[in-house]
Amino acid sequence: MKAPHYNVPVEATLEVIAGKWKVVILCLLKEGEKRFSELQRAMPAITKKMLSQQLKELEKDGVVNRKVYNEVPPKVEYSLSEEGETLREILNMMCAWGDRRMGNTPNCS
Amino acid sequence: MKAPHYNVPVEATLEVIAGKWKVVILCLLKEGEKRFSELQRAMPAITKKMLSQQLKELEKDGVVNRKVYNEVPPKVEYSLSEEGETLREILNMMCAWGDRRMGNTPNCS
DNA sequence: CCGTATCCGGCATGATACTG
DNA sequence: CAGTATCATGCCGGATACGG
Repeated sequence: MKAPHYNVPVEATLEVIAGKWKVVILCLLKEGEKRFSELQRAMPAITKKMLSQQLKELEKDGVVNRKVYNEVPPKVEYSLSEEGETLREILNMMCAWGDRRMGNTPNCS
Repeated sequence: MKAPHYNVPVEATLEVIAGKWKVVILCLLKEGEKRFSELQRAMPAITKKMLSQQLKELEKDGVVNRKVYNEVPPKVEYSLSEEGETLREILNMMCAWGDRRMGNTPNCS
């Protein structure tokens, strides 16, 4: 754990969401709980390793909850934590901005 | 130019702002026009090469304006473009989120 | 189904020197 | 002051195999 001094406050935000796939993952989770395999299907280009890693970091940073069901076959559900919910508006706006830029009607709830 | 198909719309947004320093740069520019050296001073860890590169990409993506004054010594000012202004609210929120997470009073206008 | 472990290559980034 | 040019390097992330 480094003790970073941020020259610009937004760096504290980036520390949490700046991973290659993190914002995409969060945008999927804001739609509701999702299983590991659901996330994979929604992001065909991501590897299991990366997905696992990014989720672990998001969990460590307190924005994502991981719920394990003791079943066979295994079942794990990911969702926004309470802290993660405070990102929802930002995620919605980022999503809407991308939609608008692509010429679509914003459809990000 | 690849013709990317985005599985999640927010990827179009990330295409523009996902560089290592881009959000930090944009957050500085939302305070007003800034010269190259001002940006450097605000981000002691960035190299000239990176700063130049990230600014060039932001300009290419249409969110930053570059204004050159024909003076000696040279003077260049960067600012949010009209399109960049549409990011302002997102930037403000990201900034405020970081402030809050650090336990500061949000101070991102 | 939901991961981890290991290896490895390429590209992003850094360091440094140079220029109009 | 505001950048390029060039070279070196490290770590990010892909591929693959294995495990509970």
